[in-house]
Amino acid sequence: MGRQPCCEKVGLKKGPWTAEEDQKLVAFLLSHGHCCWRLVPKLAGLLRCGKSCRLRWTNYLRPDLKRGLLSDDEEKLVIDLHSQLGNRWSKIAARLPGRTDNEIKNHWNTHIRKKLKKMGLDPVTHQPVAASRADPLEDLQQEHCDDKASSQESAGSGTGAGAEEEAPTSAEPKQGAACSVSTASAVSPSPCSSSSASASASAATPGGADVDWPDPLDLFQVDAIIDMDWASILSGSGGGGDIGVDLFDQCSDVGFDQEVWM
DNA sequence: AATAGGGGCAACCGCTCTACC
DNA sequence: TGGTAGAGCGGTTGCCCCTAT
Repeated sequence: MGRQPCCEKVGLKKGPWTAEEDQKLVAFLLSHGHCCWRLVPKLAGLLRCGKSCRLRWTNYLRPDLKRGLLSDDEEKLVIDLHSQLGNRWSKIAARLPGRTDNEIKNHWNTHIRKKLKKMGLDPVTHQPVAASRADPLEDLQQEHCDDKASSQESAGSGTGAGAEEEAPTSAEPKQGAACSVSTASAVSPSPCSSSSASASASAATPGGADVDWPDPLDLFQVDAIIDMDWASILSGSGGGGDIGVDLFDQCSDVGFDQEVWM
């Protein structure tokens, strides 16, 4: 008995988000928060699945996101946590403020795994690999097996195999946290560096053109929020400090709790 | 200058977990 | 207690950009 789809898929848009969609979603979430994700797209006037909205917000639009490459310290922490937790990306992300599980997962798969292999470490077990293989073909086969093994491992671990001890952190916001504006357990500010902002722009606008936001919102400029250097703003060192304060004030005006951003 | 290939990242899919009735 | 719905998580896919030829 299959489950009902999370939402009506018919007529829903898929693929990259446009600047306009981003604007609608951010505007809606900032002014209303979300009661349940399923309703968000309807209320925000989006032809998207609620799940898609949640993902977009969590992985991309949340203003407390740090963008850009992981620092050395963060990378070390990820490796360390991965050795303890395995592919529990959300738990790992919970220890890295401003980072998302998706981001960490991608970084792991594209950078850290290679790095560890170069260092002669097995990215799955974090143990030194036997340096006995000289056949590159065998290496490739092994790599393929590694991938399979790691997915199997994680699939297995999902069902309880392996270290299932709960990461002692994380006010993991489960459902009880609904109706807050952001349930992110990540607590630190920062966000889109200009480079990521342009990356986002290209993601959002398939042509790669600069984001050209439509009319500003009544309350505030959403693009300003997204592109803002939150780290600087919140540390008081950035050029946009006043704007940040303004925005926070305006957020408060609409009942938005600054705490969840900090 | 044009093209092919690879890498990186955003987004989707499908499954599991949890809360509620 | 079992069923259902919603949310979250991890794996995978596909597209875009960059680099090498």
